[in-house]
Amino acid sequence: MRDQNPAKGLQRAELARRTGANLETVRYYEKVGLLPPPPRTASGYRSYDRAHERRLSFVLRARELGFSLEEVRALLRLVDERDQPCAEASRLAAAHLADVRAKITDLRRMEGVLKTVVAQCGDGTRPDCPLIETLFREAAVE
Amino acid sequence: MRDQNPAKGLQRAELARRTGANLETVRYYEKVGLLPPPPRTASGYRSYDRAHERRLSFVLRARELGFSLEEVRALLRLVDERDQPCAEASRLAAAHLADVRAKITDLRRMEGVLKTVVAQCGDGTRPDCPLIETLFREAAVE
DNA sequence: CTTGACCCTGTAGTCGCTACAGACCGTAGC
DNA sequence: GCTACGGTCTGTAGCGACTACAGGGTCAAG
Repeated sequence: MRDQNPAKGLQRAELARRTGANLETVRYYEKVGLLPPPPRTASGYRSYDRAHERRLSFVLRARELGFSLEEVRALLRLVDERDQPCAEASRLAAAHLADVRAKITDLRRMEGVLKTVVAQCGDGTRPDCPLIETLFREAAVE
Repeated sequence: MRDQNPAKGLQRAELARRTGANLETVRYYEKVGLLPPPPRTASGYRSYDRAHERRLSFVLRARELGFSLEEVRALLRLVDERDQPCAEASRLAAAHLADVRAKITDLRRMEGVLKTVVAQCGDGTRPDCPLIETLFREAAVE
């Protein structure tokens, strides 16, 4: 290991490992402005600190909750500006919750149809395949 | 209307309208080989028939069930080759059903967390925002 | 002083579309 | 015939959120 004196100067790979992010993802987040560009060593290597790690973890957790990068950006602005973030944050979360629920509804519809056709297909020895017939015959959906 | 003699020579826009597809999507499907290139008029305009319409509807319905274009391609091969498609089709559908269920599981996890934080945020007058604290403090997920 | 592991940058690819730009065609009105 | 307006044609670039190189620089150990 190169330089891992405590509390200063994480390299990108170390930051990625500690946060569970992919190396390239960290680079990407920096490129699109979600992470501030860290200071560099004399030879140009990035040197991250705890604040970067905290911020990256924030982004990753927001992503795990399905927030888009645009939404994450908005959340980070709320964090940085530190006014009364809760009302706006709550609004964002509620809107996103509605998105998530809409997606669940969509997927459940798909699940229902698929479950039915898989059951109808059985062991697959039928000459007329229920899946294929379904796709040809009717609107698969209402 | 240009030429809409019955059962022959749909133009692309008509095909799109009849199937509910977006015009550009039809073009895209042709480009990536999901739809066969139709015959052309003397001046180079596409002329679709009922078989194209049927095939496009098949693709669109499969997409509504969440199949990827690769999967749709595989389904179309089964249709075209007409051996014993049901076993393989059923396998594809079952695999896709598992994908769909995995996505539902993921989304439900997100929904649960979001529901909780939105409830905690209440009317948004709290000084410490539960959403932001959640994203900073703990792994938002198990 | 070489080897090998890491870091740097930039670019291209993924999926499933969507949206142009710029050229052609075809019909209706005058 | 002439023009205007819509439709069609092609190719290319953009989206979101990464992911995967290529081709170079740097650093420490042997």
